[in-house]
Amino acid sequence: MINLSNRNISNISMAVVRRLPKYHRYLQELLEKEIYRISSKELSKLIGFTASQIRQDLNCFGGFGQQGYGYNVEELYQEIEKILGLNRTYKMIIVGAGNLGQAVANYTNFEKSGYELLALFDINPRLIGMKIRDIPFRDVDELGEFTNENEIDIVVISTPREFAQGIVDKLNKDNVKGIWNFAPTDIKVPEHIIVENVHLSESLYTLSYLLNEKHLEVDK
Amino acid sequence: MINLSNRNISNISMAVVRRLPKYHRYLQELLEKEIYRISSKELSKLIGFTASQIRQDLNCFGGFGQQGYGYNVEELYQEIEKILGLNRTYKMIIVGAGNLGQAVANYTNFEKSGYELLALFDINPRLIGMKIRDIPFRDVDELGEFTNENEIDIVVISTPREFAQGIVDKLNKDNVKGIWNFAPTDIKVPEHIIVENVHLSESLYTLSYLLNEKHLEVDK
DNA sequence: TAGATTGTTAATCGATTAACAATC
DNA sequence: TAGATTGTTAATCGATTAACAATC
Repeated sequence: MINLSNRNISNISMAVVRRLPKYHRYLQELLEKEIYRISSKELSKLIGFTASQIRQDLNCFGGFGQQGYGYNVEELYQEIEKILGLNRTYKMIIVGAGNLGQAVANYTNFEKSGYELLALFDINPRLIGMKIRDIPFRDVDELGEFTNENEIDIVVISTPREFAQGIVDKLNKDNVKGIWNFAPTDIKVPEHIIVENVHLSESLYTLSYLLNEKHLEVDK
Repeated sequence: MINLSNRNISNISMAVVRRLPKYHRYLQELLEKEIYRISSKELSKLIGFTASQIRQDLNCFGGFGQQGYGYNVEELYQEIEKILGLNRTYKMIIVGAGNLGQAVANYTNFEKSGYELLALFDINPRLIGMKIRDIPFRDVDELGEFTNENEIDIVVISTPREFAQGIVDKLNKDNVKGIWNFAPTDIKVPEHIIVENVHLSESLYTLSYLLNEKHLEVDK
């Protein structure tokens, strides 16, 4: 099975793409501090990538800097917004309205950034009919119908592992562009759907590995 | 600033380390299906890495296979458990008991895997004194004292961005081994503390990039 | 034994870093 | 102009893949 979250249609490597949000964040912080000009060398000190890498990364998308001057923070920030696609809105639904699903629903920064939550789906009958900030909880049985009638940019899957593939199978695939998968499993989707995984347990296990690394060394 | 989550004391590359949890998960699934033997070629078809890569990865830690036979699933699973450090327990606290903190607290699989949650800390006075599954909510002001008196393997930071560094600064650094950071910011820690970041917004922005990639291509 | 599959070395591929001419 | 810093090419480094001898 291909890891779809690492599929990349253009010639930009995923290594570069995954650094873009970090540029975005640091540039935003610079703007908040009213710093309007920065060189790759200064940015390097802040962000921890080499100056050379920063210039290489940015030049994948265009020559945003100026020799002898550096980069205009505001301009570069706007460019990266465009590259990341943060200058548009995304219609989103959340399937699985437990703590994790609700955490995503309540993360208001996402809403501010243009991610419009249309509905939360769950199997729990006590939730169905209720609302979070005017967003209705719906029965997961309505998921097929809902995706027949609405184009969805991002389906968040925050159900337990064993339901994840079943949820995918219920979706009208023609009306779904991407899946943000929090279930600790790999899901199978048609080629045109983009999957981005957040595997929390993999992250925790990696941390555990690193906590024991010294010890592993001694054992050798 | 150095990205500490990619620091690696031994000679094993982080690329390999981050694949280990996936091996762990697929081997667990094989055991559940009562499959007790597998070749790198078969595993490759399941997991999506090349057979060559699988053999290379595993050989970083030892020769767990047998020529002409393949790998004993149970044995390999146990080895990877040991390598990841999942054969011990970890004392954990959660700082920031919003939806995300509670999602981590309620993810019972972590408890089953040996992650012992000692307490949740928050500033919300309505929470303090309450309990989740016998685990007390405490006032974040007690965090310094608590880490003076208890050795903590993993501090989960699930506060809003602006509080994250302040939380780190309150910790007794000698008694904390690692930080699992969900706050959308990079934190500064002493060298001996391992940080693993889960930056949800970076993941969402990467997904957004990929959703627009075709369009970016057309624009060129 | 013959077939299968590992462990491991060598080759390739891709990503990062270094260097420097171009130019503001 | 002189100094600074980019954009970009070339060199290096590291990770992945291929190949195959070893061996179960």
